[in-house]
Amino acid sequence: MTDLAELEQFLTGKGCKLTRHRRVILQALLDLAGWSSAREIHTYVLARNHKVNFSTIYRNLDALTSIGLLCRVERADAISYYTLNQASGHHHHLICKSCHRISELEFCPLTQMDPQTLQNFTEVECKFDLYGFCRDCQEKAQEPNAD
Amino acid sequence: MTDLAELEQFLTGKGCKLTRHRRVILQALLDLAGWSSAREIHTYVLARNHKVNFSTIYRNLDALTSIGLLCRVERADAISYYTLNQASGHHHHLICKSCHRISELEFCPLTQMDPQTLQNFTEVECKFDLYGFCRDCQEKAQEPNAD
DNA sequence: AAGGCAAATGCAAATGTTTGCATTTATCTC
DNA sequence: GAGATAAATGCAAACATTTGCATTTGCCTT
Ligand SMILES: [Mn+2]
Ligand SMILES: [Mn+2]
Ligand SMILES: [Zn+2]
Ligand SMILES: [Zn+2]
Repeated sequence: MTDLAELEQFLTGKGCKLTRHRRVILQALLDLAGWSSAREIHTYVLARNHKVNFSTIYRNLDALTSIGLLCRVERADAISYYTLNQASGHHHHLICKSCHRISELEFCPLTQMDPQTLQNFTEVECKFDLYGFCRDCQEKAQEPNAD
Repeated sequence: MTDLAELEQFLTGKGCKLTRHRRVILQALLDLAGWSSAREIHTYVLARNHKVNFSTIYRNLDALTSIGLLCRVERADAISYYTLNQASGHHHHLICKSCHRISELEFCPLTQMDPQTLQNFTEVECKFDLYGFCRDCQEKAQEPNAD
């Protein structure tokens, strides 16, 4: 989904109301491209002369993530970032602790687990992310003038 | 490690200073047994007539976790719980979304992954936890007077 | 025992995010 | 189009946790 009309249709198809705020938040995600924080989206929306409360941004990013329209990742600095969900299904992420670059991980540990280890838990959700230093940040660290 | 002297020795062995606050926090963890939140530990410590600042509790729980003395888990309601680390090595958890019961998971996804999927990231840390409904909470949900 | 130094602490303010509640809005039915 | 209804919103306060900075403390060396 790369155009606004398509996103809006998906939204209403999930029983969500199509508000002015939602439209401009979706447009922000399309225009900004890649990953954005709630603050970045809020700033962008305000710059477009749409007065929207910060909590509305958070509530909508949460709602859009719940219906699968967005993908949410928490960086090592504890700030959440969002992007339009390109992937088809459930997946996870590999996040750089230095530059915060985010890569997709096809792998999901839940599918590899022996059902017996789940101790009869139901509706099991998998929170899984890997944090490390990406190739670029390793090279930078080895240069003499690195910080 | 189930006694105070042993914990203190481990602490100093890691190059940490042995302060009055640290001693009483370790004693709280021993006495409370099982999992406790920062607030619960703070309350316990105050009840023992030790005036300790809340941020000191957090800083110490963090420090004790870093050196491997404590195990930290974030519940579904976003409150962190801590316990004296019984396990020998790195492991993960299975947490009930209703009663917040915490079980140990032997499984670590990082060991099951093809090194190629890590895209040359180094010092990779694995954040992995499963959230579901435990057996007791499923049964309660089926009773007529469940909430 | 005294002095020096890094680590630990108290305090207040800040962090990003969530929530309760009164009001507004989008959508459905007539 | 008017009215009903649930969802969405603005606002302020709250949440758990972290942080900056001045002060204190524990520990090492003399
Ligand atoms: Mn993704
Ligand atoms: Mn554990
Ligand atoms: Zn990087
Ligand atoms: Zn349970």
